[in-house]
Amino acid sequence: MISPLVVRRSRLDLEDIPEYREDLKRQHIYPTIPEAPIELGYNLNEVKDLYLRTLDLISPSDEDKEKHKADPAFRYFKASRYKPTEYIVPNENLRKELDKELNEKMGTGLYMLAGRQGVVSDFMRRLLVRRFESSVAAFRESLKMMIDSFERIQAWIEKRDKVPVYKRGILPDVEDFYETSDDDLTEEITAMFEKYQDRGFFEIDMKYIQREKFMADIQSDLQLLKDIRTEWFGEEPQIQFDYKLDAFRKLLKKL
DNA sequence: AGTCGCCTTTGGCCTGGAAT
DNA sequence: ATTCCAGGCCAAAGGCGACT
Repeated sequence: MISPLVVRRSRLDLEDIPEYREDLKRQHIYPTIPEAPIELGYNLNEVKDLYLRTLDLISPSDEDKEKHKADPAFRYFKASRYKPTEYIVPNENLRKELDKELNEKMGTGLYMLAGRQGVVSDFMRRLLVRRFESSVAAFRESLKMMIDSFERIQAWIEKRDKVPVYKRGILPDVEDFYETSDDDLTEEITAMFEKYQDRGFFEIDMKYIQREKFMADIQSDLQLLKDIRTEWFGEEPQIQFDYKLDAFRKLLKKL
């Protein structure tokens, strides 16, 4: 209904809509339409093995996962921190109880939340892969961010015996929230708490979670991220510079 | 049967309001 | 009048429930 009234001036519109096309022609104005991007290659040199190994860890193929399903030594990044609802206890009564609580507090049932968190966890894993393939510097940033995030959630669970679920932003430090003695919450902290609750913050009690399995997976993910960080950026980092960046810089200079 | 909002991170961009 | 900053929007994928 509104499309004839909307003024759109994207380059494609300028070509496709006769009024714009003819008007521009009349004025001898020719929009610049960029060419399709050109794919460039670069050599990973001695980093190739480390690169492929890292990729296998953060993004194993489905065949690999299936093949090593029974092998407890097979390591890969599960992004477990983002899907606590995958670790809900099999007890039907407790599940119903949690489902009811979530519906009342958040307006979102357990199964809805579990579906979402599964997607989010997978998405986070893919984001890490994308950052990895983007540049060495980007990968280092995101590794640090993710390690911090895993450590914050670990500390939270240990202190509160509850899993925090917080959308929209970085999870606050648990010490900032609950360190005050004798429950004498200052006004500042109360205000902060309300702000987070308004943005959808809530906690899932650990009695609903298969504690050992969940904590073990979080620890395993965390250690895996740290091992990758040590290999790439540790005391004796295998990576001295960014071959991708280097290749691109050379090309720019040549041009 | 089809559409839409939710939810995650990143970085560019924009806005409104406060500080200089 | 200018600068600064916090906060919000947007895209990417996709399972699920609510709604039409």
